[in-house]
Amino acid sequence: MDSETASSLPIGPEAPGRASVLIPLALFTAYDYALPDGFTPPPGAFVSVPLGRRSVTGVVWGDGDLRIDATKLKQIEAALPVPALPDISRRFIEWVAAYNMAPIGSVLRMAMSVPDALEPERETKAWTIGDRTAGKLTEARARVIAALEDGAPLTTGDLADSAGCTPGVVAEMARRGMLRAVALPARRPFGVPDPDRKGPALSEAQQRAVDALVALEPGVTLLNGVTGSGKTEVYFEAIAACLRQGRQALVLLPEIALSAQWLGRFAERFGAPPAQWHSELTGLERRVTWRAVLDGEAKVIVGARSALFLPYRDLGLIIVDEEHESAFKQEDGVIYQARDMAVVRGHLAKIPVILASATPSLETVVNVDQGRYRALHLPDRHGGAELPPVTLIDLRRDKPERQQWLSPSLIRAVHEAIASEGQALLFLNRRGYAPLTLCRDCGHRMQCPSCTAWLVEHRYSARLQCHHCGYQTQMPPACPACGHSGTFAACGPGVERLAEEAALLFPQARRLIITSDTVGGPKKTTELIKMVTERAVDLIIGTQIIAKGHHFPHLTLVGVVDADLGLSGGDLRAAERTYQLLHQVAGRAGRAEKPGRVLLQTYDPDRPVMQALKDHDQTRFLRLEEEDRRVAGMPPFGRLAALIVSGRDEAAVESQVRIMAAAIPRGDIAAGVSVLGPAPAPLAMLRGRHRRRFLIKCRRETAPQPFLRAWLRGLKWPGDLKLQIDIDPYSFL
DNA sequence: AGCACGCCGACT
DNA sequence: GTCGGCGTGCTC
Repeated sequence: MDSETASSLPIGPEAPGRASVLIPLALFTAYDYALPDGFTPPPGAFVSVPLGRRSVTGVVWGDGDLRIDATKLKQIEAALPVPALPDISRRFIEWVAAYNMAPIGSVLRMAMSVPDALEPERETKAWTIGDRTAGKLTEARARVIAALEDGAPLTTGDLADSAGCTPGVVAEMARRGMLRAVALPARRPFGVPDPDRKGPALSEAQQRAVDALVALEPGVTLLNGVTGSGKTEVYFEAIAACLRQGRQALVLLPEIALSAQWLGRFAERFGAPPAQWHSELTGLERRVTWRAVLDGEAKVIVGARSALFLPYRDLGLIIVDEEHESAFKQEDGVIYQARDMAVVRGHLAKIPVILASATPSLETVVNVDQGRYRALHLPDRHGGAELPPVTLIDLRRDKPERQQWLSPSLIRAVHEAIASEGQALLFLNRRGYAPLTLCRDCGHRMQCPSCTAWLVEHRYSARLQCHHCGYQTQMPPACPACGHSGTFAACGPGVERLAEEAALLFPQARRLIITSDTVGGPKKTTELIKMVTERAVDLIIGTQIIAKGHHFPHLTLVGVVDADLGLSGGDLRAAERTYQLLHQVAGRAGRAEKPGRVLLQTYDPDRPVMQALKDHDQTRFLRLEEEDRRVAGMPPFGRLAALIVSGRDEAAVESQVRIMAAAIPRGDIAAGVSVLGPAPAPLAMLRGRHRRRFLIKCRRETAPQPFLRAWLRGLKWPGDLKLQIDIDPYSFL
C-alpha cells in the first residue's frame, strides 16, 4: 500500500467568508457554506448545516472553492460542542476514499457512523440525601435515607428497590427536598484497563517477542505463531506498553460476535473489559463509545472492520488479529480491505501495526520477505502438545457407499475415537441438506429467481434457500417444471445430510450439529460450546463456524469430509484460503493432553495444498503459491481492480459495457494496465440484477486508480445502472 | 440519506 | 377530477 496512489480532496483557492463542509452522504466532494460573521471554525469542527430543506451534521474540511457561486451558498448554522475530528482521521478518510475510489462523504459516514453521536449526552437523574428535616421521617423514608448513606447516588428505580419501597415514596421525598438530584454520567459500557496487572507467565519465545514489540516502533510487524502459541498474550503486552504511554490501542478481529473467549482473556489480563465496536451495539452504546473514543477516554477498542474509522484522539497501536481472514474485506457499501487500511492508518499516525496470524496471507509473507514488514515467530505450542498428525484419505480408492460421504477409513476412525472416550468432529463447510435439488423426471434444477445460484434445501426448516440473497421458499410439493411429484433428488452433501449419515452409522453416539443456522445468537453458541467442553457430546458435525477460536480440549479426531471444497471456482486465493481454513480446523484436534489426529478426504491428494497440510509445511506451500502468482502477475506481484456494472435490465447493462469497452483509455495512462472483459460476473445475476464485470490488471508499480478515473470520467450512468469499483478484489463472486 | 418532483393507475 | 405508488435526481 503506498500513499502516492491517493490524491487528496481538491480544495479550491482560499476564499474568505466561506468554508467547505463534508457531509456524511454519498458525495464525492465537500460543499461550500458561508461563515457567519466572526466565526472561523477550525478544520475538523463538527457543524450543522442546512441541506435542501433539512439540517445535517457535517465536518469542516477546508477552505471554500471560489468556483462555487456565492449566491448559492447557505450559512453554517452552528458549531457542535464536540472536539474536532482529528487531523489524522481526516487524512485517513481522504486516503481511503481516493484509494478505493469511493465517495468521500460515504467514508466520512463510516467515521461518524452514529447519526445522533453528536447530540449532547443524555444524563441519568440520580438522588443523594438532601434536607432530612424537610419532611416527616417515616419508616419507608428512613430506609431510603439509609440506602443512600454509603455515598453512591442511585436512580429512582434502584433506590426504590434497595429501600424496599415504591418509586412514589422517592418522588414525594424529592418533591419535599429530602433528596437532592444529581446528574449521573451515562454508564460506560467499558472499564479502564490496567496495564500493570500481572499477566500470565510467558515462555522464553513469547518473552522475546514481547521485548521486540513493546518498543512500539512505527511500522508493520507480522506476529506469526501456530494456534495455541500464545500470540494473544504477546500482543496484550504491546497493548499494555501503549496504555502506559497514555495512548489508545485498537484491536481488529474478524468476527467480534464469536469472541467471548477473547473478551474473557482480555478482562483477565487488564482487569476491565475493552470498549467494543460492532454492528450489534445499541444506539446508546454506540453514542457513548464513539464519544469516548473521540474524547480519548476509551483506551482499548476491540471491534470489527468499521472500528478502524472511529475518531481516535490519540491512537498509539493497531493490532489486526487473524490478519489472513477474508472477513476483513468489506464487500458492500464502501469496498475496502480493513487489514490494508489499518496499515495505512498506522502509517499516517506513525504508529506500530501488528498483524497476527497462524497462517499469514501471502501478501503479508511477501511483504516480510521484501523487507517492508518485520516478522516475529512463536514456534512453541503453549501447552507443549504436538501438532496433530494429518492423514490424507484418497477418495478414489477409499470410496464411500453410494449416496454417502464418509469413507470406510474415516468411519473406522470415528468409531475408534468414540470408543476410546475421545470426541470426534466431522467438518463440512456447507450449510443445509443438499447444495442442489433436481427433478429426476425432467431434469429441472431448483434455482434462485433473482440470482445465478442453486437453491439449497434445508430439511430441518423444510425450505429452499438462496445463500446469496436470502430468498426462501417452501419446498414445493411437485416439480414446478413438469408437475410430477415425489421426483426431487438431492445432489451432494450438506451438514444436515452428513448428520443423517452419521445417525445411521453411529446411532449410539451423542451427536451435535453446529452451523450458523443452528447457532442463532452468542448465548446459544456458548451453550453449545459448553456441551462440547463438558463432554455431553461424542460427535460434532459442523460448518466453518466451529473452526473459529473455540477450544475443544477433549477432541481427538477431526475428519474433513470434503477437503477439495473451496478449491474449485478459479478464485485467486482458493488454495490459500483452503489451507488456512483446514489448518485451523485441524488445530482443533488434540489441544489438551490427549494426542489428536486429522483425516482429510480428497480426490486429489497430490495437490500442493493437501501435501502441505499433511506435512505441516506452510512455508513450502506459500513458496509454490508465490511462484504461481509471480508468473501470472497476480497479487501481490501485480494489482487487480474489478468493475461490476449491474442493472435490472439486461440489455441496458449489455449496452453500457459495450460503451465502456469502446472507451477504454489508451496511451501513457494505460501503460502497464490491461483490461479483461466485459464478461458475465461470477454471479451473473444477483438480487435480481444482471452483472457484467471488467477485471483490470496492473503491474505492481502501476496504480489502477488514475487509469480508472480517466476511463470513468465522462461516462453516463442512465437509469438504475450501477457501477461497483472493487480495488484489490478478494472473492471473485 | 432524505425529500422533492413527476408521471401513471384506482378511488371518494 | 385527485390521492398516492415509487422511479429519478439534487442537495453548497
